[in-house]
Amino acid sequence: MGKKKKAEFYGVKEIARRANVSIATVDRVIHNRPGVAVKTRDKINQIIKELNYQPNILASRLASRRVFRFATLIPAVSDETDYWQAPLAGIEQAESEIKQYGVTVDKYFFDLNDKNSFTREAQRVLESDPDGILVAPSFIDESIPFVQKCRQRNIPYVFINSDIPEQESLCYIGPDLFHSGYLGARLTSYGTGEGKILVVNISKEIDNHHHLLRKEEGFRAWFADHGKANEIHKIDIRETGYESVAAALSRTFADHPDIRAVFVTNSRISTVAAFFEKRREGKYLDTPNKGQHPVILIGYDFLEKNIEYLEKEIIDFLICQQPDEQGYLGIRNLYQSQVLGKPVEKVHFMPIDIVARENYSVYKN
Amino acid sequence: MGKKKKAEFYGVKEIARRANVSIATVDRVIHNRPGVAVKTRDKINQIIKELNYQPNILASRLASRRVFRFATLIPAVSDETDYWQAPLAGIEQAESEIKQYGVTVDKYFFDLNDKNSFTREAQRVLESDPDGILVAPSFIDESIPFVQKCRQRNIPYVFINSDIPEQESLCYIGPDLFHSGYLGARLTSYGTGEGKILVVNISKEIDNHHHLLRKEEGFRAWFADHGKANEIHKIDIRETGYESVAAALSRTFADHPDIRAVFVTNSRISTVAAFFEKRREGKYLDTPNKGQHPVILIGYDFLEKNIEYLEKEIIDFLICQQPDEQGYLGIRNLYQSQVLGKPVEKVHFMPIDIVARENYSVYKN
DNA sequence: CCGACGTTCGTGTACGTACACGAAAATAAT
DNA sequence: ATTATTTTCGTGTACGTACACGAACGTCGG
Repeated sequence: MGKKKKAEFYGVKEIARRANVSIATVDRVIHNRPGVAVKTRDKINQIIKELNYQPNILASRLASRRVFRFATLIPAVSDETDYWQAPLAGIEQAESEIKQYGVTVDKYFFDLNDKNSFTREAQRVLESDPDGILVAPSFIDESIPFVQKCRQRNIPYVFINSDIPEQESLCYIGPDLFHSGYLGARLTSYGTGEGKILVVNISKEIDNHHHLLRKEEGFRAWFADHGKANEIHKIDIRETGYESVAAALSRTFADHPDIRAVFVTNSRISTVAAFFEKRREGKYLDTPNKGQHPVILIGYDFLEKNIEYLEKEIIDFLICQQPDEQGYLGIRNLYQSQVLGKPVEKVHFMPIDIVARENYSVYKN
Repeated sequence: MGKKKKAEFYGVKEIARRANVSIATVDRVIHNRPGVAVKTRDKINQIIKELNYQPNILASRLASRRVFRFATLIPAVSDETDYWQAPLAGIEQAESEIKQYGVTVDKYFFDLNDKNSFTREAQRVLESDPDGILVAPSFIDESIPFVQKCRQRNIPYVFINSDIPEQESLCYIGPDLFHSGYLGARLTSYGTGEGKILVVNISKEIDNHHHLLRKEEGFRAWFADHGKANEIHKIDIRETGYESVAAALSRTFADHPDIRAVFVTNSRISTVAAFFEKRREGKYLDTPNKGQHPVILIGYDFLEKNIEYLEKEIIDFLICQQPDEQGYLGIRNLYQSQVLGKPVEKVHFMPIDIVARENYSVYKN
């Protein structure tokens, strides 16, 4: 096969030749700049279409001195919010990949326990006048005025992790909470059969409680859709410390010793797991079903603390939605859209992964 | 924050200035080309290190007329081997991303039912003298002489899907078969409890039977590791048509009507599912446990045929290892290594995903 | 001492696109 | 008709790197 298969690429030069104009004119057409007669413009556009012209990004980015600056506004990582480590890693991964194409990413962080910090940092983001923003709109009320200002200034923004549908972002990248709860229910039912089930919401006042509720909805919907009549109890714990969680669980199990599975609607499952670990060791003697068949424990997020209990066979499954990929895709989409001028998907739901102790080691978070 | 944060990048020009030489000399040093005095070379290398010089890939690829040609050698897609559609899609995805950087990918296919076709196509690949090869070494005996020739000619190659560890490839990207079987066992046990289990291998003579065995090993290992004494039966079906599969299953269920779960070691699970569907509709009246509690069905691969049965609630779980990502990463790694000159991971095991009817719609294959 | 040859290095052009600048043509104003 | 103004377009240079070509210098044999 001596086929050279010389993949012929046509550039502005060829377009200019065919249109009997200079490459500068072609360039003007390509970039929608003024100063070209309508007739000429049409002719050139025609030729561009005919040749299926694909600009050489290498040359384009090289010649353009323009530097794109993106900004990210996400929760700071803390003990309470390990979760955000992953999106940050994804953002940094994307940054390292496109840095060489003249893109910088400035990162701003807010405190999930402090709405004011969001507003403050959002202000700083605006002042830096970036070419695009990646934001986790955890505080809806505070996010709306922020993105309105962005729209005024024509700064595109993408949402990750939480969506605010009416706020026409460039795109949304995040989990499908309802279906993740739905899947959680399936896993729970699959292992429990007819047994009693406990749903646990652990969140502070300030937390995005809506997230948890949406998962719970999905969870309950599954049982309804499948005509299962499992007894589903639920407790809301508004104090995230171990003691308070243990106390609540202890009380609940005293009332319902026959609970067979626990579904925790967020990553705080490790606290619940700690309770069960102690229990396994003989603590909480007042909880009657100590020593019985172990309780199935299912929750959320690939965090070190959670993996630990996965290994110890206390947590059974973790549901994850690739938080790092969320950050990665967010930046990539900004790049796609702003630098390359290509369209992006409006809504991108992340896959809903099931992590067990048998596969967590190859899970790419 | 008026910080301009002007990320200062130094280029060959600056290096040349500092070394009191021309950029051509710097270029020679960077590319390890001869014709530079040792003293000059050392000096320039020193400066390169000091400045932490990062070549501008845009300019580099633009200026270099060099075109990289990669070749892929994977099984052709057929009804029997839908699986390979996904890696091919991944390859094409990667190709479209790096095409603009002067990389072409020529695809060669062999017939999984014909070892000779592998040898023939491998020969064609060699004749095309590519700059790198992505190969699925399905036929080990035929692959070894092939990659030996590659090494002779200094053509790097990466393995996907199957590894041949001693053949020092650039890297391996593929599934961890053992652990996928291990996970399958967990899922099976989780839903079955103590029940009887059936392992089904469906493969033609020529198939890579080793793959299936490895999964089965993992499957059995899990039960051993966890001290479970489930009765595990096994059937080998060497004729892949529906009739033959149905006959074998029918016979097995006649002997063991109390089998509670079936684990199929590859994507032919749809054939097994078809059997259960018919059975549900009242066929195979000779199989005693018709109408009883449905049998749990777990197998492999995100194929349309399989998804269909997932939806119909006949298949319970599919284990997938992102075959498209395997193709994608394979090409990306060739690019990383050959074009960018960056090192790549030697072994990359794909995540082991669990696909159920509750999450398949957001699964990215 | 001269030419042949090897070593070491610099000059110059090219890659495909972006854009500043100014020229030419068309139109309007005088 | 002439000048002023606007519209339309071309020329030329730059981006950072790759590489062909040849210049300058030294070495060596005769």
